Amino acid sequence: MARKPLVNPRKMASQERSRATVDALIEATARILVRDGFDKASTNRIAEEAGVSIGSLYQYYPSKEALVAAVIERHNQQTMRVVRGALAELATLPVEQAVRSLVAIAIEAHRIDPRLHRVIAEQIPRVGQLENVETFSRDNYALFRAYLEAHRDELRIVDAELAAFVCVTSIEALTHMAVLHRPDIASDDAVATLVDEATRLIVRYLRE
Amino acid sequence: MARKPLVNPRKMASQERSRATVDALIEATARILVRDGFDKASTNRIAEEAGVSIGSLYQYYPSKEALVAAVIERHNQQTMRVVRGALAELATLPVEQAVRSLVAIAIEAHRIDPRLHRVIAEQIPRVGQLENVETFSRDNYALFRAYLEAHRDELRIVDAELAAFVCVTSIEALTHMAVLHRPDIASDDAVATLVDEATRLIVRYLRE
Amino acid sequence: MARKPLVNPRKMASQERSRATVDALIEATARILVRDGFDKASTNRIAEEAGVSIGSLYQYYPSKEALVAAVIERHNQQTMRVVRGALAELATLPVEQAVRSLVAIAIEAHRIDPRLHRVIAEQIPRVGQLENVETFSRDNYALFRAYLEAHRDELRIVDAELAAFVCVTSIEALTHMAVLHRPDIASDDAVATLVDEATRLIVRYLRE
Amino acid sequence: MARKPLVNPRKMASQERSRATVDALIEATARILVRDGFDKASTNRIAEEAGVSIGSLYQYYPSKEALVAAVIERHNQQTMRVVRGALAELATLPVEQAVRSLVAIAIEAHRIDPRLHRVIAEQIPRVGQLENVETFSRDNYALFRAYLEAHRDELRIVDAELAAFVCVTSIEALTHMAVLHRPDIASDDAVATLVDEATRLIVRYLRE
DNA sequence: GATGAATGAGCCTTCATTCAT
DNA sequence: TATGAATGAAGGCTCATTCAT
Repeated sequence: MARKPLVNPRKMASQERSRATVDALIEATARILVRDGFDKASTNRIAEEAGVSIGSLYQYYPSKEALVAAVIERHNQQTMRVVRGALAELATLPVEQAVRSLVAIAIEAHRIDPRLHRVIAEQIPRVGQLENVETFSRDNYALFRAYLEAHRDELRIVDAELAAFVCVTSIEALTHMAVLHRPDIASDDAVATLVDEATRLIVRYLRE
Repeated sequence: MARKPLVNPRKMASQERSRATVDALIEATARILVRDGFDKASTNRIAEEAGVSIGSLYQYYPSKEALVAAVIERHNQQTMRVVRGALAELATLPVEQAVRSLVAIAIEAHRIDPRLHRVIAEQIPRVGQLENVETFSRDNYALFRAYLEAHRDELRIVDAELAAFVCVTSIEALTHMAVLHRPDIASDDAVATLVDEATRLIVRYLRE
Repeated sequence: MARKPLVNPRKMASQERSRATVDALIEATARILVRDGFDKASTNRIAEEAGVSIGSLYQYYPSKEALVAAVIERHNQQTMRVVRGALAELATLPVEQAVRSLVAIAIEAHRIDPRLHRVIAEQIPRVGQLENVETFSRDNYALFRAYLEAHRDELRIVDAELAAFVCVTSIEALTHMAVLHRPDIASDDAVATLVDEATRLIVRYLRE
Repeated sequence: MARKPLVNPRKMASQERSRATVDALIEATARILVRDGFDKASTNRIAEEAGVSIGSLYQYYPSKEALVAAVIERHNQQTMRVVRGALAELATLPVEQAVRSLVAIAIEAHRIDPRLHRVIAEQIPRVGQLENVETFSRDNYALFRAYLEAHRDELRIVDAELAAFVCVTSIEALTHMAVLHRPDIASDDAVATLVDEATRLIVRYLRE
C-alpha cells in the first residue's frame, strides 16, 4: 500500500516534444496551485489543464508529489537565478550595504511569484523528507554566517551561528510577511522605507 | 440558506457522557494533526482514534473543519490563559523590560504545544473567513503598537504601524523558528541567550 | 439484516399522554411529508418536529415505514369518513345522479388534503404488500360494480367488472389530475363544469 | 455556478469500450429500478450490477439522478419510436378510428416495458425541473387537442382544452391501469374488448 | 415510560494510479 | 509514446435504530 514517495521525475525529457509536455505539466500544476490551491490540484485536472493525457502525465511524473516537487524546484531555481549574483558580491560589501543588499534581494525573491510562494509556504504538506522551502533558506543562511565570521572584527559576534539565525530569520519573516500580507508596507512607494527599517534592525543588532 | 462553512459545533454537550465524547474527539483530532498532518486527518480516522463512532462525531461537529477549528480554538485559549497576565503588565514596564518580557512570553506561548502550533501555523487551510492563527497575533500586534505610541518620547518612532510590524513579526518568527526548528537555540540552557539576543535586536532598533 | 417490514403500531396508546404523543408523531410525519417530501422525512426529524424524543418515537412505531403507514391510514380514514355517507345513498339514485354524485365525492375526497394525497400517491415506496392507496379504491370499486349489476336493466352492461373498471378508473384519474395538477380545471368556478363533463363521460358510456 | 441538479451525462462515450460501459450502466439502472425500486437504486449497487467500477459510473454520469434521467430518456425514446408513426396519421382519420387508434397506441406504449413504466410513473421524484414523464404526455395532449379543434364540426366541443384533458387523462389512466395492474383486462385475449370499451367511452363523450 | 447519546451500515463522490489499445 | 477508460480505496456524511440511564 504505502508506496514510498516517488519524488523524482521519471525520465529526463530529451526529445523536444517531451520537453514541451513536461513544461506544460509544470506550468499547469503551478497555475492550478495558485488559482485553486493544493487540495484542488488533482492529477486529472492538471493533465487536462496541461492539455495532456493523464497517461502522459504519469509517463513523466510518477506521482502527484513529484509534480509538486518539480514546481517547487523550478520556483527555487528561478529564485536562485535572480538571487545568486547579488548574493555573490555580498562578501565584498561593508556591513550596512551588505545587509541592505540582502534585504533587497529577499524582497525581490519574494516578488518573483508571490502567490506561488505563498502556496508553497502555507499549503504544501512537506514533500519527501526535506523541508523543501527551507532548502533554499539554508544556503542563504550558510552564506550569511560566513559573512559574519569574515567580518568578526567590525561586529559584535559572540555566536555567529546564533547571530545568523537571528538575522536571516528576521529578514525572511519581514520580507515574506510584507510582500504576501501587507501590500501597504511592500508597495512600490513604501518598499524603500521597509528596506531602511529592516536594515536598521539588523545592522544595529550586529554592531558593537 | 447557503451557509457553506460549517465550522461551529453542533450542540453543546451537556450530559457527562457526551462531554467525554467531545473531549475525546478534540483530543484525537489534535493528536492526528500533530502525528500525521492535516491531510491525513479524516473524520473516519479521527472518530476511530477517539474511540467513537463516526455518527457521534457528526452529532457534535458538522465537518472536519469544525473539528479543526475547535482544536485551534482550544489551543488559542490555552495560549491566552498563559499569556494574558504577562501581557497586561507590559504597559507599565520600561522599554528593555517590556521587550524582554514580550519575547519571553512568545517563547512560552510557543512551548505550550509546539508541534500542534506548527501544524496550525503551517498546514491548516485558513478556516472560516478569518485567518484563525493571526487572530491571536493581531491582539499581540495592536497591543504592541499602543505601547510604542505611549512611549514615543523614549523611542525613535517615525511610523508606529511599521515599527510594530517589524518588531512583532521578528519576535514571532524568531521564537517560532527557535522553538519549533532549533532545539539547540531554544533548549533550556540556551534560551536565555536567545531572549537576550532578541531583546537586543528589538530594543536597539527602537532606540533613538 | 433484512428484517421484515414492521408496519404495525407497537402498542395501542391507551393512556392519555401516549395518545397525545402518537398524534404528535403522525401529525409531524404528515407535515414533513407534505413540506419536504418523503426523502427528507427522517425519523430523527420527525421526532424533533413532534417535540418527542427519538426513543419515544420507537416506543410507538417500530420503523419509519410504520409511521408513514399510519399517516396513510389516517388519511384514508378521513377520506372514508367524508365519503361513506354519500356513497351509501348512491344505490337508491338514478344513474345520472348516482354518477354525478360519485364524481362530486371523488373531488371532495381529493380536496381533503391534496398535498398529502399527492405525496402518498407519488412518492411513497409501496409499503408492506398492499398498494396502500388502492385499498381505498377497491371499496369504491366494489360498490360501483354492485350498483351496475343492480341497474343492469337501465344500462348496457355486458361485463360489469370491466365497466366498473372503466368508470372508476376514469373518475379517479380525472379528479386526481384535476385537483392536484390542474388548478384551472378544479377551481371553485370551474369545478361544476368538470363534474358535468365527467358525468357526461360516464353516463353516455353506460347507457344503451 | 450553482448548478445543483446534475442530470446530464458527463461525456459522450465515443470509443467502443466506453459505449459498452454506458450501456451496461443504463441497463443495470433500469433493472434495479424495476426489481428493487428507486430508493434501493444506489450508485454503488448500480455499478456492481453493471459489472463496472464505481469510478467508471461517475466518469459518465455525475449523479444517480443523471442515470435515472438517462433511463427515462431511453424509455421515452423507445416509446416515441413505437408511437410516432401511428400518431402522425391520426389527423386524417375519422373520429371513431382516430380514438380507437389512440387507445391502441397507448396500450402498445405501456406494453414496451410496463414494469419500468410503472416505476417511472410512480416512484421517481420529479427529476430536473420538468415532470419528465409528463413531457411525453404533453405532446400527446397537444396533438389531441389540435385534432379536436380540427374536427369541431363533427363533435360537441365546448371547451377543447377541457375535452382534451378528459380524453387524454382517461385513456392514459385506463391503459396504464389495465396493463400494469389488470392482467385479466389487458391480456392478449381481452385487450380488444378493452379497446372497444375505451373507444366507446371517448367517442360517445365527444359526439353531439 | 421517556430520553438522547451512541452506533455503524451504507450512500454519494473524488482522485491517484494502472493498463489495454 | 500517447491515450483515456477503468479501477477501487478512501473520504465526507446521513439516518434508521438501539440501549443505558
